Amino acid sequence: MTAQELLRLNARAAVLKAMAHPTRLWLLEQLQQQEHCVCGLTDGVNADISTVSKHLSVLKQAGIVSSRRDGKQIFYRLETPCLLKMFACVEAVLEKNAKAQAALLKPC
Amino acid sequence: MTAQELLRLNARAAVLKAMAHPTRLWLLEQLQQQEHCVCGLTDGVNADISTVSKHLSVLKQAGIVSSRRDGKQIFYRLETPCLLKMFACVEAVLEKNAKAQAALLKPC
DNA sequence: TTGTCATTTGGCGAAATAACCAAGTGACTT
DNA sequence: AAGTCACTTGGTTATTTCGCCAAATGACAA
Repeated sequence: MTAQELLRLNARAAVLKAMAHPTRLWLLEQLQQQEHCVCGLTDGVNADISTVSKHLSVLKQAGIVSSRRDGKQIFYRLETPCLLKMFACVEAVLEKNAKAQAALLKPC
Repeated sequence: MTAQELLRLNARAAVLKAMAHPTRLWLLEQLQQQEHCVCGLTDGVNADISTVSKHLSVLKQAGIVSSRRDGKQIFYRLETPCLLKMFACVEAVLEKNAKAQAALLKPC
């Protein structure tokens, strides 16, 4: 792996890493249809608002979402909606895993 | 977020998490065309063979790759090649980020 | 300007991740 | 059966991540 490759793969890994958390995936799903303020998002998550804010800033840092202020509130929106479409294949992995599980259980 | 949703999102996050490391992305790219033994993969990575073995086991645990023994060697192969196609959109994020960077630098 | 609401930031402890080395396992060779 | 090769596993240490609480910030309201 060359230094240049490492740079490229690091950048990719950073995007995946930013998404690789259940709360952040949930936030992204909420943002899929429309923008939301932090308070609106916090209601659905079982976590402190500061925790949600930090998750959002992770997503923002990665360039996946952006934010705008409107009065006291800050609205977040999805910058690259196609990211959520890639789950078709993630689901394929999960289905395969589920089948493998089932196969292991069958003989018992 | 319901308990059931959490379960689903945890499963998705686990797949992303398994991929979210530069070395593991590199390994996946190597496996894209054909299977490889651990030794073959280790040559290209600047890391101990035990480190590479552990990375491969992370990918295997997630159901992304599988392995088979052939004599002394163990060959790994990609189980779900479509995973690598989803980078089209990851790249879209990265390009956007690069443009944003450029825009920030311009006024200086 | 004082207060309040919405959000971010800093700091802390607990838990997870990552890398190396060393020791263990499994299969072929002699 | 003893040795060697290919790989995995266990142990240690350093770093990162995660969640909460408390304190700081920014914008509007009184």
